[in-house]
Amino acid sequence: MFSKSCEYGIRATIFIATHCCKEGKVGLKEIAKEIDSPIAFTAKILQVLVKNNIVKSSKGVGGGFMILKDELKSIKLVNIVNAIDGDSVFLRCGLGLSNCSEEHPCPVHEKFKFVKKDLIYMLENTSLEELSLGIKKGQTFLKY
Amino acid sequence: MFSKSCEYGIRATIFIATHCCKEGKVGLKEIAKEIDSPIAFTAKILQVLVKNNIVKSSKGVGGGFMILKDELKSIKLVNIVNAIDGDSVFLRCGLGLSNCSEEHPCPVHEKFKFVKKDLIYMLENTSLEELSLGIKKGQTFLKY
DNA sequence: TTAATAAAAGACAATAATGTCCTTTATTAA
DNA sequence: TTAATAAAGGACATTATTGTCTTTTATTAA
Repeated sequence: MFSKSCEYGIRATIFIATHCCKEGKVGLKEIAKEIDSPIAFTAKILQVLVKNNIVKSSKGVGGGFMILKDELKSIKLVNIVNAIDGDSVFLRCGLGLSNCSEEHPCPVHEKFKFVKKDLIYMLENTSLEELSLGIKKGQTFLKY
Repeated sequence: MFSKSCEYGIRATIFIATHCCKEGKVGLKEIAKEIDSPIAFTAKILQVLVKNNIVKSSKGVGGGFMILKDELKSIKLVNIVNAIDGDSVFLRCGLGLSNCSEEHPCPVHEKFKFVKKDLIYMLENTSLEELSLGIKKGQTFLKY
């Protein structure tokens, strides 16, 4: 469904969100440890998230990554996926046709439409806030 | 969503299905041309479909690929996807956790459950017969 | 039996995704 | 101002996916 980069990216973002505000910044090492991801690769992905203004970062002593508290509600899964994998997941034709459309549909166009709609709805309506809440409550997990 | 192999595989299977029975076998060259796919790569994918008993093949003069008419109804999209990409599309955790489950769910487990269910339902209930019918009627397309 | 045909099979090539390592830049505290 | 810290950036390595090419095997028709 998503690329590995995107999976790590989502997990990293959720972890950073759980540390939001009270504990301040989180370092790369801790993030990679807590989401069980390759540290250098995770760094690359975080750079993308920072460039897309989803995560804030600061260098130097006491630096690290954070997400503004008042953005937890407004940041949706779709924003993270879009930043890392682009919009091809939603827009791409299920059978890889380059010009698949209502006027020139592939054989599964109509069938996929509904699945895609569900996926997009879910991604657009799932906020970082609710995802991080599950982690904080110990109901959901970011590794293994 | 699916790998390129799987996209070509589905398109090839549908095309072969449209030639089912009356016109007999279809050759590799024609298949690749009609679904606009790299010919040698398509050959490899067809081998997988043949091994999985989705497509029948025969060598030599007048040989080619075909699908038995009485199997058009029973072959579902899920069979093709499974043969080429395996079942990871449906079973894999959305965030890549190796042991994601109801007891140990990732943060999007519950959210993905419904999307996946929709996808699986669609794949399990879409037959080659109905997909090839759209092509025969000129309502759907296999390339561009 | 031989020649032509077409898929099967295996080896190889190109590209993209994933992952690592090292250097640079910015920040903080001493 | 210097040393320590931590992210940013660039170059490189590994692996998986996609794609090509050549040889082999099976089938048919002459």
